[in-house]
Amino acid sequence: MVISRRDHLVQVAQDEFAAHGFHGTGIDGLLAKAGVSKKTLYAHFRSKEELIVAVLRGHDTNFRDDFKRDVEALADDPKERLLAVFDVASDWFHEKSFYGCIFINAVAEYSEGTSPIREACRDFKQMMKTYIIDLARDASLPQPGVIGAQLALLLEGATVTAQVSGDKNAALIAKEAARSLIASALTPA
Amino acid sequence: MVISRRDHLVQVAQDEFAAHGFHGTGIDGLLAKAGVSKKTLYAHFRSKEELIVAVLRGHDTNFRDDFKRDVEALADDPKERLLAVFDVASDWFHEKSFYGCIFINAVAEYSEGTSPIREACRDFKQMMKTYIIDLARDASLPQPGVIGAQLALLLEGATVTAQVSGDKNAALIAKEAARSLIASALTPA
DNA sequence: AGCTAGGTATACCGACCTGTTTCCTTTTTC
DNA sequence: GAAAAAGGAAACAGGTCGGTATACCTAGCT
Repeated sequence: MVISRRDHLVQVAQDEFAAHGFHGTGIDGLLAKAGVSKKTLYAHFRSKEELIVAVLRGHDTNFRDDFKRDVEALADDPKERLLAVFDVASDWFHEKSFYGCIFINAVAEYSEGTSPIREACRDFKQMMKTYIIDLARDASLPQPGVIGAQLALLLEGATVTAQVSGDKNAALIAKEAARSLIASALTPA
Repeated sequence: MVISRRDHLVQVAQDEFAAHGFHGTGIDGLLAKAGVSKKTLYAHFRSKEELIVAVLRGHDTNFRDDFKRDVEALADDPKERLLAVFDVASDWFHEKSFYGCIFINAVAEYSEGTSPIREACRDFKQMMKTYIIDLARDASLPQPGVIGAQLALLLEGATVTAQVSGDKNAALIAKEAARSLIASALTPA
């Protein structure tokens, strides 16, 4: 199947935005890399911001689908799946073109709280947090909302640490912390 | 005491960079806000990048000093200081002009691994991690390097969550997770 | 008074920015 | 095979970018 010019453009834009930032990526250079003309871009998107939002929305669904698939492929038991989250993250950190979480990066450049860009970022983080809480519930952990939120924080922290400090091992540190937290949750205080 | 034009410029630059990003902040607008001429800027810094590095290096020392002072003011007991870290972070998140960690934001825009900007960011994260590990050692926790790294991940995660999701409560979620992790570390497995 | 260091203000430079338009070619569709 | 839709290439517009250079203006020192 041949992907549409639009999808191709969004894909290339995602790579460029991830590698050089949003302000740092110019339309001209982006189009040259994609082999697509300006006319085509502005036929599909009204502005650069609209392209950015399309990139983020597309990445949201792609990342979610891949992430869940990988987690489910790694473990069947719900509690193990909760830990597998960090193994999948570890693989992600080790990808040769890992530039951190594109949503975090987007918020860094677009701090205005009301923009569609910020909304897309909030939605993604909400989705991931909900996913982890759902896993915690499947694992029959008490207070899945609490432990899920804690594990989500660990995942966020590992992601930025892998990016900023270049510490690819952060995922496994987080995994051991997650193991402790899960064990604590199962132990009556 | 009257602060120098240079320090004033760096201070204003820090605010502008935090609020609008690095690429998003133009030299002209920045100078207008600071009430300083271009000649003065380029008498002190050779380029915008050099100004950015000065901002980051300055923020590194200021943030560290303030953070440690606040932590030490909140608690005397080493173990409580480890938890107080998250209370200080909570106050930080609630500041009216909270734009997340400027070092994370900088890395989002400057991904090239060799730039002085990236170095400044890595140095800051290393310093904070070391500080937390030192607190864990002071608290006589076994394997302070391990638990310290875990708590550092929680702090990072809370910071980005407060920024991206606007969840100012993230610090307290992290604090409870930290409490569990510390308790686990003190309980023989 | 007069010199100097440091400052402001402003014009200017070339490059790049997002976005529009024009002209021409390719591809699809009937 | 002709009409129509879509796309490529490139010029263009108006602004802004980082950075330089020039002219004028003080404050402080001697």
